[in-house]
Amino acid sequence: MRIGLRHIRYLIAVAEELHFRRAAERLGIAQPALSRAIQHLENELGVVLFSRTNRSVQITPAGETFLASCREVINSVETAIEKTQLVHQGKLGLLRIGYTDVAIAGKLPALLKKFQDEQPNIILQPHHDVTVSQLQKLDAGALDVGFVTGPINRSGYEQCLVSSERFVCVFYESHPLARREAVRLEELSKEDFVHGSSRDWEQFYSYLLPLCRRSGFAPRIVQEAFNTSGILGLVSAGMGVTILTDSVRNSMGPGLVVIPIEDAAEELQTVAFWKSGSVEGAMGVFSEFLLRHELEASAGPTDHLDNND
Amino acid sequence: MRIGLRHIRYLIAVAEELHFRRAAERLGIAQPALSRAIQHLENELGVVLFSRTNRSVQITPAGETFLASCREVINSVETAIEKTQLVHQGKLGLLRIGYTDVAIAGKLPALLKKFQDEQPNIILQPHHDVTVSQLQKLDAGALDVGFVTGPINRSGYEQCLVSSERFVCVFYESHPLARREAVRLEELSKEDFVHGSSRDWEQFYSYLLPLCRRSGFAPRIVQEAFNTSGILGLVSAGMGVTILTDSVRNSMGPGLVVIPIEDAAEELQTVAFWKSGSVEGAMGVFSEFLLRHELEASAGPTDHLDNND
DNA sequence: TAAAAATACTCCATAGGTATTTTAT
DNA sequence: ATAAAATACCTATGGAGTATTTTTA
Repeated sequence: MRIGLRHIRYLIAVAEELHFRRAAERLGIAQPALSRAIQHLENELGVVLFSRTNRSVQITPAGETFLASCREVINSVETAIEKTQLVHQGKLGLLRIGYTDVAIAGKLPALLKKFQDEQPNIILQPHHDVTVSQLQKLDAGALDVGFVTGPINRSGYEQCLVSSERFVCVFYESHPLARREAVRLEELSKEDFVHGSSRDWEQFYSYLLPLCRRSGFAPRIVQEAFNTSGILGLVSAGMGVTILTDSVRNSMGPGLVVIPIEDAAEELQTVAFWKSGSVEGAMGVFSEFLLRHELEASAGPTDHLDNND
Repeated sequence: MRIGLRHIRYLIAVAEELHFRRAAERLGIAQPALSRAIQHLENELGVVLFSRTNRSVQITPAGETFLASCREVINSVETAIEKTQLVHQGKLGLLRIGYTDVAIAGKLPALLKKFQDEQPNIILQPHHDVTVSQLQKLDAGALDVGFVTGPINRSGYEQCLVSSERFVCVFYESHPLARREAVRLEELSKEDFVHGSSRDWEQFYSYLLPLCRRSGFAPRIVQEAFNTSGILGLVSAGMGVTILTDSVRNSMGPGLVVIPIEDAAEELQTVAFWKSGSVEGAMGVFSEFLLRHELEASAGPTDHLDNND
């Protein structure tokens, strides 16, 4: 026979009552059962925990030592259970969140802040990463959810629309088209283009290039950069123009002009993307939150989330 | 059904093996028993701890949380058992030790140091106190052992001789008898005496006064002090003489002279005194130590313990 | 004598074993 | 087809109950 939590609970009761009958009552068992349990515990330990005559029960120094530890153990077990249940309910935990340049420039920060306010005990751990790499990490279980350029066509996953933004053209100030109200795609066919690096921006261009092709040209790429701010830097230096999405207005530097594109009705969507079947835990709570805040139609405005606070 | 240490041990095994059959093997039980135990645990918690298909077992975040706590719990229980056993064996613990002025002036410090060296994990807590008060505290369980003036005649207790010292007379330097090799008791019959306060020194005088009475006088007390250094102070101030024991030589101040008493063969004994039946715990180890170092005959020399270090 | 713990015995709940089924790769 | 977990069913250990004895204040 081995020591169990039962013994520990019984010991605490006897130590607190110093009276086997009363302690047994408190525990909801009969006195002989308690006497035997304590005897078993003492045999197992090889230690006398109580010095008992028929008139009085006293705890020994060894019993006192054990008692103190027993209280700690019972406490640990109880808090362990509570913590575990909170994690299960998704009120406590960690979310590893991937995001792209486009996503973070849009409404994602406000969305995460809102969620953090609702669930202060969930730690949000953001990881800047491009779409394809995020998808790999989701597969590997290294990420809980990705905010990626979508929609993605892949089974075993769920997604929901977070934002949908029009494509816009970014010029340097002295560019001939920089004063226009709007441009059409075909007007850009002879321009020099600054692009994101082909490996990392694969997903973005898989949505953009078909539009250009439809207007009869493929962008002539003269420079590549790794991220949005790099692209904008090269544009402001007059190396060329670029096409990004509307939320680029939030990261504008000096010497840059954003002009809408008349004939590009298609929008670039950012979706939240996560393994299906996560109804429990932090990801369950987060997915429920995401679906609750899913962008209404595909033609919603590109400004920030409605803040009620 | 309630959660027990069994569940916790099983959970750790499964979490470490991530394989029910292997975990069951390690635990020395059959696989179905383990499967059911984990299911019971999950039902009891209301939490899924492992996501298992027939080909793979994975721990959930909630399971991970519980696992960490479970490891702590098992650790606490194990160290609790070890500590408790050490206390039981008397290798760890606390000893509340009473001592008198006479005891501490003699060989008690060396004795305690020797014991402390043997048992570094026992905390020695010394309490300066007079004999009668120590006896009360021993009764009340507020003290584990007393070093008192004895022997004591009381049932339910054990005692062992720690030191036996001759009575000596202490004079101030200018006293007529201060140059003598030795004195006889009757020579002191007309002297002024400085005594310890009657309440606190009760035990001491119960051994000394019969000697004086035998020599045909009762000391004429002119001053009382609370402790040895107080008595010596008054003697050195010329207020009177006093009778103490040989170890007073260790606490002599200037202007004082110690002269042996020829005709007082009886010695004052200091005994260790403790409740009988303490074979376990720190007091068991200490009583064994005390008996091992018990003063040989009643006429042993009054100098310090033989130090082998 | 009374009050409390220990002992004797009986019973049953449940932990655990064996055989089998289900399921996913 | 195979390997692994789950299920079904049975067994037996040991935890708990009732009645009784022992002990000491």
